[in-house]
Amino acid sequence: MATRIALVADPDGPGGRFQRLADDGSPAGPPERTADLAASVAAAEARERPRWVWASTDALYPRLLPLRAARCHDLALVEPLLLAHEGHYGHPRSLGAAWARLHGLAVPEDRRESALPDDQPTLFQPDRLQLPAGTDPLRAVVEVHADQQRRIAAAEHPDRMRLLAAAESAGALAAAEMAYEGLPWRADVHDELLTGLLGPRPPAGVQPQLLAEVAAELQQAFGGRPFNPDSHVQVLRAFAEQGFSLPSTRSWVLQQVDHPAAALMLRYKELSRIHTAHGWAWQESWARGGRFRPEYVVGGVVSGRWASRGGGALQIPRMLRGAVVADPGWSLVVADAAQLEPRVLAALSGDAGLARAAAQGDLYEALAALAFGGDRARAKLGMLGAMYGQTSGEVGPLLAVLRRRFPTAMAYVEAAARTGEEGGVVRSHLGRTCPPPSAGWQDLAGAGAAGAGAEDDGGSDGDRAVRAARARGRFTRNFVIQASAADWALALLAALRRRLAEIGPDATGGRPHLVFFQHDEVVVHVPTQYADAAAAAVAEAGEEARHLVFGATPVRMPLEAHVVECYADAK
DNA sequence: ACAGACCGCGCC
DNA sequence: AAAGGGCGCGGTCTGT
Repeated sequence: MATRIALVADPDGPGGRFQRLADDGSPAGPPERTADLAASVAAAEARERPRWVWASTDALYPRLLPLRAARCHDLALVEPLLLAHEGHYGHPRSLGAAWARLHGLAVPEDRRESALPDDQPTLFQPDRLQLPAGTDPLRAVVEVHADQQRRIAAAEHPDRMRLLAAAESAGALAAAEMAYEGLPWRADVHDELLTGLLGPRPPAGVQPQLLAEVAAELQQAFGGRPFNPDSHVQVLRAFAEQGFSLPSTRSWVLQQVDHPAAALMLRYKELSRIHTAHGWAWQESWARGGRFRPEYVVGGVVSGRWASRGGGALQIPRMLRGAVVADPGWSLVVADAAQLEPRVLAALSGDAGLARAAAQGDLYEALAALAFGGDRARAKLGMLGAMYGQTSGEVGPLLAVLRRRFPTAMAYVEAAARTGEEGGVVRSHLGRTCPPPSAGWQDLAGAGAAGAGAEDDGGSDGDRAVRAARARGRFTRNFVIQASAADWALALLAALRRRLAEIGPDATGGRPHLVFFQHDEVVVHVPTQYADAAAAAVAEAGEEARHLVFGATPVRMPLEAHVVECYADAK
């Protein structure tokens, strides 16, 4: 067990205070003061690699970077994990809120975002502990931490909750480090890609040439009247005038329309999307100085997946991945966990047949061989339907096959769905708990159970109650898988950043570091001489995460690492 | 003028 | 019989 050290930064100035803690969180020394927080942290890292206990990694760690902390306990991230596990939901995350709850005081409102000026990323805002005036922040950190340690020990599976808290906290370290490093982004390559698609860069606010041309052709195809292709209403009306009554302007709908305007519309949407979401304006805002610097929001999704704020970090179009190029003398290691979610289901449920398929490199191929006459496409469609709760169309019969051949796995997801339909909560393997149903959902469920029959165009209350129940069932069905996959991914990140820290440095001080993380995929930027070592570290970290999270399971969760110069070359 | 709902699409 | 999970973002549209 690592030493624990509680740490608070002075609100202004480079100093701070700290206190050594025993593993249960009780003080193991007196409160101490340092005039140079970073120097004290660096010294302690070199000496003993403690687990830093602090209010919020977001608030404190950026001021320490590029200094690396090996591990931490993030009180603001652990608190909601524990609260949700204990049956509470929707509480503020600040240290102040946790401290107030602990002392039976009124919980302060969470005003993390609202009061901030918008010219600076939230990440670099000073700490907002939101403690009552006069409260000693170090004492609050120590007390809230001790309380959290007690609650972790009281969890349904204390070891798993301890791992979850550590992994979530390690994720926060990795997120701050990735924001600091940035993803290598070649503006010149991005420009070339945009110019090829849209024409030369126009002045701000002017439609690119090729986009304007497609818009003009569209207008011609619809008879020449002024027409805004960005307006769904106008697009639907234009198609109606040509004799096509469309349910929506979705691309799969347009693909089936036999009219010259349909192809133009699809082309327009594609170009417009690139221009508005990842065009020159995006580059100006998010990818300056050769780096794309997104803000990750650790735990931003209830399932434990990360979200991002600004820049669309988790939606970089494949079309633009050519702009992600390693620095000269450096490489990228790109690795993703293939078919992670069905593998996670196999591990969670302990289904022997599915585990047999998941012991293979291509799970769907193996599944097809076991149950679908070798038809990989149908095996995949059925598996996805089982995990998402889809049953329409051709999926129904596939589910019947899965139920017959993999009864334990199917019973697992169906039990999760039933729990959700009945208003219950489910947990990930490590104990992350899904939110309870909303008040509106419960009202609807009550009305549905009462059999009241007020009709409107949404059907009777009973119909709506059934639809809402099914929707929640699909959510909890998917939650157990998605959230357990997120458990694994966090453990992977934690293991990987620890292993990467042991590689290098090269003659210029270069070391590998994580630069991108997207649910089940990581990108490492690494001096080329260490690329193979980093690729090996990725594979080993995947194995470590599998053992940590799922214990002894025959299910493989392979991470295939590609050493490339350019992200686009990884697949 | 602004806020929030809705749409449709990018990613997993 | 039918029933598709999770996000962020920028666009229009609607209500105030």
